[in-house]
Amino acid sequence: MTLDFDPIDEAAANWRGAGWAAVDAMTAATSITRAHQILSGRIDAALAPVGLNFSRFEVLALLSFTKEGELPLGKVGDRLQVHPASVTNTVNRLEADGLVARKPHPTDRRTTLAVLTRDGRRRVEQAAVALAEIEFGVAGLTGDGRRAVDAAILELRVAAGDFVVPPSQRR
Amino acid sequence: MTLDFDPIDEAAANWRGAGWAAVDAMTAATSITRAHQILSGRIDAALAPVGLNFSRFEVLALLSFTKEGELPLGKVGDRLQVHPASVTNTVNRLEADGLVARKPHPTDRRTTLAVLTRDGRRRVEQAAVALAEIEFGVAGLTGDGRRAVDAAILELRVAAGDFVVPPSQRR
DNA sequence: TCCAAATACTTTGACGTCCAAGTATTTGTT
DNA sequence: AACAAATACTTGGACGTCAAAGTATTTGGA
Repeated sequence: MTLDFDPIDEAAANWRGAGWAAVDAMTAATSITRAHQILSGRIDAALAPVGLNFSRFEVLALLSFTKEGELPLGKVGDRLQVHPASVTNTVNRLEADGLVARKPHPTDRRTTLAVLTRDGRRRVEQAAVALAEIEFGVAGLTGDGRRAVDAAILELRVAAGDFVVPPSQRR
Repeated sequence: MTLDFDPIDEAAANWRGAGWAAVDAMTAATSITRAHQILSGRIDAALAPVGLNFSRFEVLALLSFTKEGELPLGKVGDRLQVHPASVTNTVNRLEADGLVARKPHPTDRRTTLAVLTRDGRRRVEQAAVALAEIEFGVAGLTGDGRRAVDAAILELRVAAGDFVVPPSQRR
């Protein structure tokens, strides 16, 4: 069912024809949306044999980078920019799979820590290899394309207030 | 809770530190994922007052571009690259809202047509205005950035087999 | 002509995400 | 010290997506 025309191009032409505004913004948004579909499909397919999906992998990876392999759930959400409820859900699943354990915070009893288990650490290594093999789904994007995407999206993320750039350091 | 560092940069540094491969691919994939989060958040917020979400809007827009304002559900799925079950679900909702009607195909009884109603046509116009106002969520992306993103993602889409480029026409 | 295979859509179920509301605990003020 | 407000997480509900299986119909050979 592969199309013999570019659906985004087609859409742009239609929008122009209908006299609708912001056509170039529309194509950019649609491109990004479609790119995301492609990537997440490829990534989840690569992770499935390892028994993970991308969200769960991200949590494990984040934990694996910390000194103790543990982090409060709230921090996890902040770093990965996901809703607290999603963190709860993801960690539930990881816990059920024995890849992470919940542990009370030593001083703040409101807080729960997610701790990487031995299995979790092993699993995240496997997953990292699997993802590297498929180049995170961006096969088809050249080095230049990747840099262009990174740079352009950096503007978008800064404009969205993802983080504040300390005046000292700019790429 | 705005961070004072770029979480993607941070992640890249961590990956390098862990000796994991394909770091640049990872950052590209993460950038695109995050861009999609930002866009879809903004777009859905802009559409909510109009009573739509992006999927439903896309279906209405697609129908509005056809001569008769109607299309088989299967075609809708092909164009928008979504799963048949999602089309069914989306059209159910649009039908419940009176923006679309189902109609049997005149000659092929397997096929169902989605037909834009008067209300549907009015609604999609409102939505197009609302989306143009927020520039489809890509405010923060300059013209250059948009073109760069489009071009880079075009490679990705072609590589993913979204469509075949007839040798005659390349942008 | 007949029938297996393909096509078109729907249904069901597993997941995932977010929002809003609820519980527990800590913080900051008065 | 007391208590309202903030913080941290969980729960429940609304939606969305996809995969797999089911039903109906059409197509393409034998």
